Amino acid sequence: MSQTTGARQAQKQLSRRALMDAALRLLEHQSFSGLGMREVTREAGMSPAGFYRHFRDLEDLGVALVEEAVDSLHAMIRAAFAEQGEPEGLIDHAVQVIADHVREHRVHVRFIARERFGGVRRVREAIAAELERFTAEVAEALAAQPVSARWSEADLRMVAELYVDHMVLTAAALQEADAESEQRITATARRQLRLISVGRRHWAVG
Amino acid sequence: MSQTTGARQAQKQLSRRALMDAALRLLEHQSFSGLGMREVTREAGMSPAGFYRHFRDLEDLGVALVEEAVDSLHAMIRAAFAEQGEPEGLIDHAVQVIADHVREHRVHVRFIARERFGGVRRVREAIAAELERFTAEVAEALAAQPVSARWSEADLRMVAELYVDHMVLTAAALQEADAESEQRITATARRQLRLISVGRRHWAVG
DNA sequence: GATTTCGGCAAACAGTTGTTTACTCACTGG
DNA sequence: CCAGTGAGTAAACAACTGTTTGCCGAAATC
Repeated sequence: MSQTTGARQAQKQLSRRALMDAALRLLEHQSFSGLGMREVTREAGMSPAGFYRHFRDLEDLGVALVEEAVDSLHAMIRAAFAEQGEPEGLIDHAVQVIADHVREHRVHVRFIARERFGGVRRVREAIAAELERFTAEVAEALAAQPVSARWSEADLRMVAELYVDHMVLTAAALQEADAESEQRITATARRQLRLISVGRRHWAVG
Repeated sequence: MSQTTGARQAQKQLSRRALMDAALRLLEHQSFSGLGMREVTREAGMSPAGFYRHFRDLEDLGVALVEEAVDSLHAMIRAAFAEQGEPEGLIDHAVQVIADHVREHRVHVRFIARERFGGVRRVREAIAAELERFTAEVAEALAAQPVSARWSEADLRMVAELYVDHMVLTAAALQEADAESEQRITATARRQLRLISVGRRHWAVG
């Protein structure tokens, strides 16, 4: 870390946070490609020129948001896989972890869901790259499970992609749902995961 | 249809098309919430004020685009389910239909993928409503298949949602892929559908 | 304690935004 | 053939956009 000294750097990063939080707040009601940088600085209580002390562009800020959002996602997936046990319990646990995560990081989840196929190239590619790392991690975890002991690498990846897509989609659905829809969504997600699980058990490996 | 007379109405709808096409062209590189209406009229070669002869606001145009895009999707799914035969062939056929559809309606597919979780409420809700109709249609088609003869309504819907989500996601991936990635994506999609198919065959109904 | 560094601000810049106004003028219905 | 309808226009509007400039003052360095 290239810290010059304490108080200066600390205040700077506080302002940086203020900008990112302001952007996240604004992104609840619009997409990233519709965001203005005067809008962001205004929301953050900062003058327009101040923005350039922290980011070259708005896109720069977007990429920073992606990294932050996916960091918390990574922490989540590790938690979901940590708890080992019978497969059935693992599914319930994973869905619960997702629901908790969405409740705690709603704005981040919304951002990822919204911009995954959004209109800003650099942001979209940043998300794709992070989800790729993510998928690789899941594939590795799957390889360790007895169910998929003798599976080919390609098939492991295929299932990993299915899981990651399903997780992101479930998170996206939860993020814009009220309390009562949440029940319905998680219940469906559990059954879908169970269906996939059944498919895995009877997959003709080779 | 409330046609007053020929040439007048015909020219009007031509201009309307020009506006919608201009919007679709612009939406390749940005999201809907970042679209400007002067931008659209400029691209369409029309004066800004002329826009109001066709739409109350940009959101109106967005909803019109959703309906148009989903209409072509509906035609596609019917084609995919029309060809009956052994299940394996049905999967290959369905994926092929999707790939063809994306190649022919790239801009529409991009629009739906991008705005499904996008920043404009009315558009997002319009897409959700159409995909809901869509899911219901798939659930009905599934009920007719021997594999899911004695399944509950809830389980049929659960699988239908899985299929629709998977289809939209596959289409979204194809839409931004080059020719060589297309092979990889369709191959993965086929295997994933096959896995789900295996799951359905061994599902403990009840 | 003097000097440099640098985060943040106010002001100004040329362009752009959505919307309204009054206007043309080809097509329409009688 | 003639009055009326209505799609499209040009011009003007205040408000807003991203970016640059010079400056201030507090923190950091010596």
